[in-house]
Amino acid sequence: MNIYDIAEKSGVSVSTVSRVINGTARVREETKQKVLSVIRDTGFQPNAFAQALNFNSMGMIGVLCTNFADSYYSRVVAHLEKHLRDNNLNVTLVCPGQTIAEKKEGIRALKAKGVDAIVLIGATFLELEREFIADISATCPLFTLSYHHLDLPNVHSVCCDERGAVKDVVTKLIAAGLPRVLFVCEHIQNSNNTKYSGYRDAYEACGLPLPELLLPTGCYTAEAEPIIADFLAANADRIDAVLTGNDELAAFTLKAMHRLGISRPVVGFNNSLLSQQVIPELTSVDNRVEEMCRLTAANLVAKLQKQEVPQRTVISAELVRRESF
Amino acid sequence: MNIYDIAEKSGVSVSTVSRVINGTARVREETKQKVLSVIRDTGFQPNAFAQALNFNSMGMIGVLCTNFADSYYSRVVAHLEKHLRDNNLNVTLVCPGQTIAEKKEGIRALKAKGVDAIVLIGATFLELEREFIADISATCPLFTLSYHHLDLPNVHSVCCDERGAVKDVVTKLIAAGLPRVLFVCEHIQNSNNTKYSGYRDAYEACGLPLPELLLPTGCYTAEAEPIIADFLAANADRIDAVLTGNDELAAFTLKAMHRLGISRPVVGFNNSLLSQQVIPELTSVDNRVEEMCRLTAANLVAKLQKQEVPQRTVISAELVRRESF
DNA sequence: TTGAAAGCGGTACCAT
DNA sequence: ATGGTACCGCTTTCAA
Repeated sequence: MNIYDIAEKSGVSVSTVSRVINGTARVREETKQKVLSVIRDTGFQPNAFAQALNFNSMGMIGVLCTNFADSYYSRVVAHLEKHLRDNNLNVTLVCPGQTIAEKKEGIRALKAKGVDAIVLIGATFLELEREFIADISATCPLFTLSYHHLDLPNVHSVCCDERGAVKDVVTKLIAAGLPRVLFVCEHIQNSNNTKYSGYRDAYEACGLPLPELLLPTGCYTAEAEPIIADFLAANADRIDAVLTGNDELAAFTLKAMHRLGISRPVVGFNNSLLSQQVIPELTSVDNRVEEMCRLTAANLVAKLQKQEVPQRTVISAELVRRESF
Repeated sequence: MNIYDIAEKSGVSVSTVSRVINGTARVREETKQKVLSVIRDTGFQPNAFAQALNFNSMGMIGVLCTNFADSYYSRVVAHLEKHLRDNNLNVTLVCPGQTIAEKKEGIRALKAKGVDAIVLIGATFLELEREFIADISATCPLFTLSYHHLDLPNVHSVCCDERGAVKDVVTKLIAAGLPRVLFVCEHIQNSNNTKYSGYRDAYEACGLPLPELLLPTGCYTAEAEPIIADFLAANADRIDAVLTGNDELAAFTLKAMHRLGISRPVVGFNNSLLSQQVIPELTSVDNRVEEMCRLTAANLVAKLQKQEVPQRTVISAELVRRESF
């Protein structure tokens, strides 16, 4: 069943059928109704590939998400998908491995599929060569959604000011008489590096020396618990409070403290559902995922419509206070 | 830049270029190398839409996932995407709302985009009219990944025997001297209905009357905590143990019990990361997501290669014991 | 308002 | 082994 069949059954030419389908030109009402009724009767749907070949677009957006198992990122994808679909855009999801080669391969694959734009979730792009990104963005607009900006033509970023947020919360901890804050993260890279900068900012702003309280677990979050427990056991007496790079690490921290019979204020990151599922409920930094997704989608849609789009959009994070601090 | 440009630069015809690209026929080595070098130099990539129009395929699989916030489902998507990509298939993800209309719209949209097959994650399909499913599957193979089977041509299911798993675990609880098991779920529908059947099976097999201990919270998991807490407060003295439809509900149950100063064995469902993040660690029924995804992808790939594929594939669940029981 | 026909960028059959 | 060309299904320009 193709447009020729419809044309024949309707007693008109394919041009007219195409016009009816796309509403690209005036068609006599009577003719139009006839064609529409044939389309309804036959259940005809235009071939998406032929349309794509003509329009040079499938209305498909590539989304790259390296860490999908992490509920934080799946939330991002879910919100993004919703906002894009509201604009008639579909999402092709690629979750490559963590290596640079895999990520590059994933981005190339997306481009090869002819996506209209690519969204990079998280700070993936920071590890890729500038040249590679520039090469991709030369022909395919790139949108990043993270805490960091990349200054290249045709790449647009929505950032959450995590550095500022960490500075604020650490300052609050210090002001609350808890000057020795332990920062727990997986690796001191990317996002965590930025958070740690905010941590240092706070001590500098308060005129205090930086405490030597940094714990990069060096492993996946899921495996971090014993490492955190050991560290806390050995250093409990010189830790006033704990800040973690994500809520999962904060949950493990709470658990480890519970086992050790100690108690310290803990602040997590991402304000995920988990923060309400643990005891005590977790105070957490909310980087406002939904708002970032909304802005990214809006930028993307505007870009596809050839509008001017800011290269950089920054929003601030928000501390959600619960029981743990 | 298209195949004609490459042909011209290489001094051959487009047919030859196409042969080199697709390896569909013998080409003299020398010619081949010349063409390949031109392709490399120019960075040429065949137009995905034109290829799709010819092959009537983009190598795209539609994945429908209604409940994404739930980390259980995002795990499914992640595993599925990996296994499909390993077979050169990409994933178009649609996360529609929970209403039937939205789900149908999502499935239609996927089909309209020309996906090679559609995977329905969860029991979504049970609410849709058989006729609708049959209409879709008439021209697009459907794969379901859940606890339930659907007997229609061109639809294939991978199921985890959750009913049997629940029967087993409830039987174990009864045998452990805990005959009054409360079952907590969102609604007594779909998956939960099946689980509850397993629950009844257990009592029947043990020759015990069914206790009136069913708590459908009637709300989203995230909002369930107070409801669980109230129920436990009012009924603690007639509850020996708790079984929940997912780990999140189990976490809230543990939390509520902690607040109430009571303690009962609790068994969750899905064996998610959360089960290791709470205190006490959660005993949970593992429905072996990764295995289900592997099987689904394998079936799907076989189907696209026109091989015979079983309509129904069943695997058993596994109880992962931790501290909570 | 409508139709004919030339693309869009490939693939593959049929010659040579 | 290679080239010419019809064709995939649709859109759009040009003419009528």
